[in-house]
Amino acid sequence: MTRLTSPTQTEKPMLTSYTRFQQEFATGLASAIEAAYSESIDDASLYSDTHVAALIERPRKAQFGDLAFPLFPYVKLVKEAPPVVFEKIFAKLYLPDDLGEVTFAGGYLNLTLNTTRLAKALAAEILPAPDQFGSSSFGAGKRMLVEFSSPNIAKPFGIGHLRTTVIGASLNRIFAFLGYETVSINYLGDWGTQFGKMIVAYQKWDGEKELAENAIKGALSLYVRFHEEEKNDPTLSEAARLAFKKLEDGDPEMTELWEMFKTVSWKEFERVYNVLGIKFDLITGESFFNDKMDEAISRLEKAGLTSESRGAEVVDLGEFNLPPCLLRKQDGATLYATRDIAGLMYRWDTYRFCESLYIVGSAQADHFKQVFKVLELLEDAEGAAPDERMTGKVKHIPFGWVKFEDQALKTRAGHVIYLDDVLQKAISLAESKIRDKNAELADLSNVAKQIGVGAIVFSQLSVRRQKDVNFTWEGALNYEGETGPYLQYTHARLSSLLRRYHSQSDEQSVPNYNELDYTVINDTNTHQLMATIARFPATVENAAKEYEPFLISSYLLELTALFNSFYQRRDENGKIVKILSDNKALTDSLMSIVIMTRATIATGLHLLGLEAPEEM
RNA sequence: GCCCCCGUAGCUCAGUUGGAUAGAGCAGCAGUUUCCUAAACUGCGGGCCGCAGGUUCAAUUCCUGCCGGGGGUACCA
Repeated sequence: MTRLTSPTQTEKPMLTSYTRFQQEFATGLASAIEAAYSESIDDASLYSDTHVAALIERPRKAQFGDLAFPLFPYVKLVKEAPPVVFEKIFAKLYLPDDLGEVTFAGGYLNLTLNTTRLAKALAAEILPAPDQFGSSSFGAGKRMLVEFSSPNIAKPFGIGHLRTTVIGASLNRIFAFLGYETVSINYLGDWGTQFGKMIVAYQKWDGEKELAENAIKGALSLYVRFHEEEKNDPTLSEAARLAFKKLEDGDPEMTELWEMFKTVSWKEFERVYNVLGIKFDLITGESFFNDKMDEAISRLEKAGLTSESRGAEVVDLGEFNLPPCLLRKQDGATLYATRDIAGLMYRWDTYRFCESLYIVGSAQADHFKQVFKVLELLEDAEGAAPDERMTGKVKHIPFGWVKFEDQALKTRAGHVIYLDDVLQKAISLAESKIRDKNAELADLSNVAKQIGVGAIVFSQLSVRRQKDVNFTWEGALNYEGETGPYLQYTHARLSSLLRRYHSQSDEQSVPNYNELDYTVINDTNTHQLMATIARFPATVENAAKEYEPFLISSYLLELTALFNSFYQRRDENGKIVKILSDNKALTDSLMSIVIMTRATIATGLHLLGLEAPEEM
C-alpha cells in the first residue's frame, strides 16, 4: 500500500463516520442524477460528486431522517414536478446496501441511516479511544496565538471581563484539541493615562489608608472619585496626564507607585483565574513594549506612512474610511494603538504564527481595523513577501457587552459587579444544592466549585458572541434547563451508569465493539442520539472555523437532552425502560452508546472550560 | 452626520453557504419517582420572525429604505 503524501492532504478534514456517510450518499446521488438526467442537463458539473455533496444538508426535523438532498434546483432545470424528479432519480439510485433508507418528503430526497451501520461505525470510531473523539491533527505544525482576558489592572475584575476570559480560554482549548500549537496570552493593561489618574488620586486623597483595608475596593473608590471630581476640576486631568508622562520618562517615585498598583491588583486577578481554572502561556503587559515603541514608530516613518496632524504623529487612514491612527500625542507620549502595533511586530518576529487572535469587545472594532490597516500598509511599503506578511493572519474576534439588569457596567461610575462575588455566590448555591440532594458526596466542596463555576462560565458561552448578554442574579444562579449544571448533571448520571455496569459485569473495561449486536436497537430516540454523537467532530471544527464556542454549547444541550430522554424512555405502560437489564446483548450495546455519549459530553465540557464531575 | 452590531413566544435565546409545519429553555398549567442521580422526563397553552418594498421556484435568512436599542467616530483603553 502506498501512502499518499500530497501537500494538500493535511488540509483535508478527518474522515469521520459522518463525513463518510455523506460521501457515500453524494456519490450515489451524483451517478443517479447523471443516469436520469444527463440528456436534459447540459452542465455536467451539476451532477458531480462535489456539487451534490455541497447541497446535502441536515433535515430540520428528525422525522425526515439524517441527511437531506433538496430536489428544487433540479426541479427547476428539468421543469418536472418534485415527485416525478424524485421517482426518476430514485429509480437509478444505488447506495451501499446498508447505508440506509431513502424517502421523499416536501421536495427533499431524505436518507435515514441504517441504525446498525451507524452504531457500528461510531463504535469503531470512538470506543478504541473515547477521549480522542473529535480531535484531529488538522492544526499540526500551525501556531495559533490567542490573546484574551487582557484586563486593565488599574480596575477591578468585574463581570464585564468574563466574556473575553471565557471565550478566549475556550477557543484556546478548541484549537489545541485540533492539533494547533496554541499560545494563550494575557496582555495586561498595565500602562497608560489611567495609571496617571490612579497616582494622582492616591497622592491627593490618602491612598495609603484607602488601600490598607481592601486594596482592590480601595483602588476602585480612588478611581471612581477621580472621575467624579474630574468633571468639576479640569486640572485633575492635566495632573494625571503629567503623572503618566513622568512615569513614562522613568521617574522613580512614579515607578514605585505604579509597581505597587500592579502587584496589588495582579494578586487579585490571579486568584480569580485559579478559580476559573485558566492558565496562560504568556503574561505580558503594555509596559513590556515601552522600549520597543521608538523602533516601531521609526519603521513606520521610514516606510513613509506617518504624518503630523494637530501636533500629533499619525498614520492617515482617510482613504480607507477610518480615523487616523495616532502614534504619539502632542506631548510625545504613546497610545494604545502604538503599543498594539509594536506588540504585533514583536509577536510576528517571535512566533511566526499562522494566526493571531484578539478576543476583545466589539466596541474596539475600529481600533483593530486601524492597527491592522497600518500593518498592511507597512508590509506593502516594505515589499514583504507573501509568506512573510502577517496581514490576513491577525484577527479581531469581537463580542457583545455584558450588561447588568439591562444597564451597561461603567467602572468609572463605580458600577461594578465583582466576578469573585459572583463566583462565590454560585459556588455556595451549588454547595447547598448538593447538601439537599447528595449530602454524603465525597469531595463535596470541590464538586460545588466545579458546578458553581460551570454555571457562570456556561452562561457566557450559551449565546452567540456578537450578542450582548444581560447578567442577572436569577439567571446566573439558575441550575435548571439549558445550563452548565444541567450538562454536568447528565455527565454525572452517565458516569453513575458506567460504575454500575462495571460493578455488575465481569469486565471492567469497554465492551468489545466488534462483538456488539446493534440489531437489538431499533427505536428512533436511540438512533437520533447516535446520529447526534456522530456530528461532534464537525461541530468542533465549525466552532474553530467561526471562532464560536457557542456552537459547542448548543450542541451539548442537544446531545444531553437526547440522552436524558433516552435514559428515561418509557414502554407502553409508561414504565421506564432501563438501560441495565438482564439482556446482556442489549445492555452491552446500550452501554457502548452510554460510553460514547459520556466521552463526548466530557470532551465538550472540557473544550468550553467546564469540569465534568463524576458525581454530584 | 458617517460607520458597525442587534431587533424572532411574557422573559432569555436557537434557527448563519436562502429550502420542509419557525424551535428550545425559563416562567405558567397538568402528569411521571417501590429510587440505573427528579439539577431529570412527558404533555399543554403561547408567534404580523421590528415595519415597508425588492430579488427568487422559495426570504426569519440576501438587497434597499424606515423605525427602535446599543456601540464607535484623533490625542482614554
